[in-house]
Amino acid sequence: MQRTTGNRPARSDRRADILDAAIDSFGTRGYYGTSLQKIATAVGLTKAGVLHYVASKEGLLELVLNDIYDSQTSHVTQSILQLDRPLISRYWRATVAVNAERPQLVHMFSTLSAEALDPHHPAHDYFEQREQATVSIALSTPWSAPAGVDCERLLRAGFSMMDGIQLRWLRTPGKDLNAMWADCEDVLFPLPLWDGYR
Amino acid sequence: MQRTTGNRPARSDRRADILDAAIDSFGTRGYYGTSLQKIATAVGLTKAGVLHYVASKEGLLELVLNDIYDSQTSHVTQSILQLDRPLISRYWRATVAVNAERPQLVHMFSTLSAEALDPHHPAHDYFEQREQATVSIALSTPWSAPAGVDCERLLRAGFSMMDGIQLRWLRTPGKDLNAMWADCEDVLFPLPLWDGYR
DNA sequence: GTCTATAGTCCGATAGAC
DNA sequence: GTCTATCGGACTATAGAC
Repeated sequence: MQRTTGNRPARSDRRADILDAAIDSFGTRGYYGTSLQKIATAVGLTKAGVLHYVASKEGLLELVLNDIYDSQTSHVTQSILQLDRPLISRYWRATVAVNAERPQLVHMFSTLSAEALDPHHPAHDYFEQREQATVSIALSTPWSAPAGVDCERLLRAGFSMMDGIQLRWLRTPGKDLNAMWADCEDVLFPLPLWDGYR
Repeated sequence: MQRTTGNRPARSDRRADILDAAIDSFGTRGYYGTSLQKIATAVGLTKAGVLHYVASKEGLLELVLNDIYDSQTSHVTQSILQLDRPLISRYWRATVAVNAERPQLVHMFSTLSAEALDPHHPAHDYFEQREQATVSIALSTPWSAPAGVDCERLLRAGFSMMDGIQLRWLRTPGKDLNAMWADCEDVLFPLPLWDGYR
């Protein structure tokens, strides 16, 4: 019911097409390497046509980042965090499982988060805040873990490992991210100690 | 003795200046976002002047990557690998210690390795081969480790973690990479088990 | 070894017709 | 909502003077 109103014939959703093309281009060429012309060509418009939807190149970037954050990141992980007995391993496994189904999105985030290390990058603040939010949520969760485990160290180490393993996954198209992460779990949660906690 | 021959007065080494400027620009803007014009301005030349040294933009990229690989990566790690009783933790600690002194280089490698996920990127093959070489060398080393440890899993997981921790280090200028890695070591080599092996 | 000049292409963005 | 046309500028690279 939220499709085009009135009696207009079914046609592609331009806005969604533009966002998809932008995700692709930001991932493969980065923000600076992306041109509105290429995106326009990809969706069958002219530059002016694209600018009608996104106002500017920075506007396109913000649109992509905000849309993604709102629709994807939150609700899957939140459901894990609110369990009676939240497990770090389950939390990460769920995150990885979601990412395994969205390689293009992971690709874009990997490329942009490296490019945005520079403080002048238009997405620099976004990635800084995102990292901070992710860590503070994880640190304030009452994890169920074996006695003596330093959860903060483990969380920071594990998030780092996830970034690296996703890069390797994207570099070798054939591999299964979930399987790669399963191997990582054996390192992060060694089994005599973590028996019953994963 | 390998400075400028003859009686020419001491002056800046143009080639080295160009490489330094290129490392900076490839790191902050990526390959596609880098222009020869900016590099030329940074070193006090014109575009044509820079092209005299590097032939082309791709030539500049190859120059930077090859120079780095030859001069930095090899000899520090090799000395560790050839010890009587090679320890994974010592190998990684040495690598991290070198990187901690070269943030701009780490920055460039982080940015380019994400950008080069795309098979069409001019550095794609370089990073693929580099990864393969690093892993195969590590896997063929007779590591000294506690019984029952799966070294291959540990190595792949640890290399991934190093990538991620270096990204976080670059994002927060104040932090000490060696200290951050020390925390990671506690996760990778948990202490009852790895006592005497790190 | 470094310059000027220029070719040829592409960029982001705007104005305005339909 | 999408177009054409256009602006001002940046880009890589080459040719040739000095």
